[in-house]
Amino acid sequence: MLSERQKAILKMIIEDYTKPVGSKSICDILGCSSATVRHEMNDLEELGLLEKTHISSGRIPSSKGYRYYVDHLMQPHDLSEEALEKLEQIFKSNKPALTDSISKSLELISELTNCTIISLGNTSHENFIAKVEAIPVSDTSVAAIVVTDKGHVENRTVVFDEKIDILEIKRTVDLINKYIVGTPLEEVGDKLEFEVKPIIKESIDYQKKMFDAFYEFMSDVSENQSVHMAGRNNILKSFDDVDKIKRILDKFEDREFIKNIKEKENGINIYIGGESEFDPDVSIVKSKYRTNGEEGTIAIIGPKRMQYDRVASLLKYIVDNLEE
Amino acid sequence: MLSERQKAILKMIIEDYTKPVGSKSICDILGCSSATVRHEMNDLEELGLLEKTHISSGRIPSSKGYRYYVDHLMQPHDLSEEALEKLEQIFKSNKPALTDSISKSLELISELTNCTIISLGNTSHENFIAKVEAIPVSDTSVAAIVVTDKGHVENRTVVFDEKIDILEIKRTVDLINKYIVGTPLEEVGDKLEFEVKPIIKESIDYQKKMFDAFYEFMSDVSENQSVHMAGRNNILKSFDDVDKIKRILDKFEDREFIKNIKEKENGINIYIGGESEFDPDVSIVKSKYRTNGEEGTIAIIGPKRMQYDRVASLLKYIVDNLEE
DNA sequence: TTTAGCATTGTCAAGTAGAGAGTGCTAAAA
DNA sequence: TTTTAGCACTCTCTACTTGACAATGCTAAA
Repeated sequence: MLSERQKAILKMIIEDYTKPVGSKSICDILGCSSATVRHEMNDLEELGLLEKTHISSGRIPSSKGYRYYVDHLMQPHDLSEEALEKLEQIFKSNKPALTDSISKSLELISELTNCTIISLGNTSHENFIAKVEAIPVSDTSVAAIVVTDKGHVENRTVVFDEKIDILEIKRTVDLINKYIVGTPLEEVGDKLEFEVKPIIKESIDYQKKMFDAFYEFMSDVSENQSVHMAGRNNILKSFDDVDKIKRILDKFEDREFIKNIKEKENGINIYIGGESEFDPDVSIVKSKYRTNGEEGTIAIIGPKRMQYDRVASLLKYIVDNLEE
Repeated sequence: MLSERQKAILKMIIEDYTKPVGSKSICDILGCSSATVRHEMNDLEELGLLEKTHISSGRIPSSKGYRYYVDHLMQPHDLSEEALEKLEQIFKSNKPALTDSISKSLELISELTNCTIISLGNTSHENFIAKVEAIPVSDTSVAAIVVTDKGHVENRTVVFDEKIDILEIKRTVDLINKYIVGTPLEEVGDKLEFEVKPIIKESIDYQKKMFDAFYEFMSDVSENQSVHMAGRNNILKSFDDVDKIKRILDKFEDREFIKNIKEKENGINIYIGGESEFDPDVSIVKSKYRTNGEEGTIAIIGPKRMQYDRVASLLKYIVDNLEE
């Protein structure tokens, strides 16, 4: 258990830290001598909460120190006037489309925090098929379109080996529509597999091929994850090692990696340094959100030395407003 | 007019240049003494084709030197076996969708050249409206969808102030469809303005509002420019000044700037350093392409010291294949 | 026109010195 | 027992120096 003074010292070091913090800079504020602070710092270091870069440097917080701070010391941080105003502008304007709110908020958070923001949205949640359509594009291809009742539209050009028959296409699409309009996106795969396929089976080979193409497309749609990113280049403000920057930027392009950002738990979750398997000097503050029509994760990615209190409060505000 | 030897020296310096090139490294190949080469280099420097980083350093090519090289010395560069193979894989496979070919080629060029590739595509070229559709999403909004005969699909959620009437929506959409199916994308604006609007004018106020919303959406679609980018992070391989990198990466995010990449002239065009108003150390090799269904520009962006011959040949190959 | 020789000029890497910041330890004071 | 003052010590950072090296320009001879 840390003493109140130890807590105060840890808090000050973390909130002040741009370069290593020495005992002198703290003792004035605490009203005791630098030697006393040095003692306390020594204790904190033995507990693994602080670190030194070399034997005679000031202290910097360790990952464990940040962890302690985030778990016990951090207090909600009031949003600045300016931030609040801009946020309200986004959310209070007359009912914007959801994706608009999201991308605008991301842009804003990235400016306010100098971090990179990634949002992963999954449309399948509470979306029902409103319509499927196919429009011939050439002799051998059609544009396939799926619309959900929440207004999400997905399309793909489906290419066939042989020449297509417009009437057959129409028949297949009508059939699919008949069975799956109103189906939740998550269940489309099953429904096509177990209810529509048996019917198709008895019809001609050609129609079956078409069905397969649509089936593949629809399955992709129901698994579809939209990715937004804002402030990608803010990483350059936080680090000055080009190699490190490159490594991190490359991860932003890596689909597999991005997918794994998806958050399981509820509420604000904070991953410090190595905890996020991202980079030892990078932290992630993320949260799940859930609206009718979409469910997803927003992740704020920045240097380990970030203003956790501010970032967390900001994210909470966004998620709360998104959810209503 | 440059002597053959001067040309040879300039060519060697440009094609060898990773760090400043000294006279000694060249004289062996040319079969004359280093002093002779120094004389020639001095002349080339007086012509403004070479530069020195300081008084006793080797020479590096100036922008003017690169210009001369590109205009007079450069020869088409055969593509490597490996590159050709991969390119053929992209283009010879059974009729992929155009956007697929483009994004795959971009990815490949960025790998082969270590440059950043941006493509600006404009769908409006030779695309005709195949269908317009509107699907109610909530009490006050509809998802509007436009499909062209070449398979491009665009959609937007249109939000109204008042509660919508599904039947009225349907009537408006039917009307729009009746008049503009088959219209080239470029002419949609005019057609709506001069042929459809007069009819609407006599109908109820409500329908007019709806028309306006669609009108705006359709105009946006016809001006729509798709942007693809690949190898964005390759910039980090070419420079090591974080500030410079940041400046360039920020430009990649700047919509206005990206739009201006659009190429007017035909064929391969090369902009060296400052010529591209991008950055004094950045060059751009770009070309227009034109297919049925889309017309656009592909730009290869890299350091001034790039392999112009290789990059230009590669781009030519891509554009030629895209156009057939 | 070309070459050899040489002084000159600048970069780069390694090493040195001094200032500064911060620590740990010890012994004295509260 | 806790806090403080004092001091030696350690390490970084910056500026400066030094020597090796690379390339140059110039001059005079081939």
